[in-house]
Amino acid sequence: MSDTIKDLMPAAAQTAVGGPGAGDGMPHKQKTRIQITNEAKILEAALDVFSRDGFRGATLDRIASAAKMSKPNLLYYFSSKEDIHIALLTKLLDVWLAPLRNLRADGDPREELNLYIQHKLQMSRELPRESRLFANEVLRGAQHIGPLLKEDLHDLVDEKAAIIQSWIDTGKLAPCDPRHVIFAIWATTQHYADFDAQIRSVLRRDDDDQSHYADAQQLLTTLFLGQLVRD
Amino acid sequence: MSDTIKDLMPAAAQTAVGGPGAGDGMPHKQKTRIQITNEAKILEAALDVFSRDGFRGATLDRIASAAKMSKPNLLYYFSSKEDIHIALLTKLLDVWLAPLRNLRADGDPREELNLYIQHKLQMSRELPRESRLFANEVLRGAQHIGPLLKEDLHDLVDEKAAIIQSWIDTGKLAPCDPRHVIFAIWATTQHYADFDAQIRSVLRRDDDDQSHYADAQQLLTTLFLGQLVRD
DNA sequence: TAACATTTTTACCGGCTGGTCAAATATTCA
DNA sequence: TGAATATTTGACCAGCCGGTAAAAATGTTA
Repeated sequence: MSDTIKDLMPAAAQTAVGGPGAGDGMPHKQKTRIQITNEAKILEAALDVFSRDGFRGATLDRIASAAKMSKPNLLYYFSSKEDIHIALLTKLLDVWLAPLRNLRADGDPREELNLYIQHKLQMSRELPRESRLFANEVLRGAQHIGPLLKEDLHDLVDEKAAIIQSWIDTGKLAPCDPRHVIFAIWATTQHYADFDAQIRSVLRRDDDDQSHYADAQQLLTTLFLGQLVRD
Repeated sequence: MSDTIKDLMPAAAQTAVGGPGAGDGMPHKQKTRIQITNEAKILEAALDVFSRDGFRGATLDRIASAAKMSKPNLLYYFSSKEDIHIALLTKLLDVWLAPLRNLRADGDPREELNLYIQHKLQMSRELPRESRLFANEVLRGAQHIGPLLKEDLHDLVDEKAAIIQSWIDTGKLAPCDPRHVIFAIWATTQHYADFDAQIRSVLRRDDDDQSHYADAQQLLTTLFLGQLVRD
């Protein structure tokens, strides 16, 4: 499998924001070089702040400071705090769901599930801020990406649950609820990013020590492939 | 098993806060009836607000309003926002860990693990605010309960992991890392409270529909007892 | 270089933030 | 009862919040 999770990422989706002075219905012009780099700087800073403090806890001053710009300058590129949050979530949702999109109906169930779990765990390790960004948003009741979850995510899970169901129907997998299998994989893998502080407390691991990920990998493989898959 | 999760709860721990005018080192006096009821009202309101908005996103005005008191009145009982948060977390940590404390070394591994999973899932269903309170706190890096996690939680997990290890050593359980088994149970069960909005979006369930908990229960039993436990 | 568009900054706003203070009120108990 | 104590309130504060307006600075292009 790939050494870095970046290889998995789809081309970044266009943000929902127009150009500077956004919010209007203008047909957006070509983006300037400055615009591109500054919007990226802002979203990177916003990822830091939103993932740590949540939407309500985050402040524009903090984001601006992290992006090394003045607050009004920041608001020149995004018309509100909400805009930044939504742009960030929308952009990263594709990245976040890429591993599930990769699940192939024609693959070997054991290999496909194992690959999915590995990719999800790798993302927790390499993109913990993204994981916490979504965790914060969903904890709040998904006020900003509710519609996306109800449409895009719902459809994706439906599609992939059907694949798992077909494996069950052909006797390759033990009977179980495919959607809840997906939930369980999400829960266990993202747990290592979202509850990192707790895990480090229990295991007495330093902040930069990631050696427990190997044990996690092994346990999850045992758990999901041991019982579910029939050889 | 019990019909309500309340049966499981330990006697509420004394909060770390002294009396009104807290913060000083005074040997705290007997609590008034008014004190007891008002502190309870405040903690109940704070649970609502902190679990929805996180520590930084929550405001004293909101908590006061939810508790139907004036803000200065609230600050008569707790000397700061941080105090309320810490008192709440400290009080609820015992409740939250009760199911794990119940894990008996001398019980049947299958029954013990199944009971633990059932209790944790029941708590997600019946005490989702408490689950989200802790999720929010740990997401932030456990800034307020870090020490408790590093001591109390660490010791508890050590103790219970040893029980699971003994089951492995006597061949009753498949070899696996006991701590990560506990993590996996935490992750999968609490997921149903913390990521409720996502699950409802994917399953298209109404806010008051809890029918998916039965499917969750079944999947988790299959997952954890099917492979791990040896009959 | 001059005209134009883009970007950045300075100064500012009303409302909310956590928290204080002293006075007013309610409760307890000798 | 009345004195002592416990509780509640209203007025207030400095600083932060999201966001605006307009001018200044910078970049682009003919």
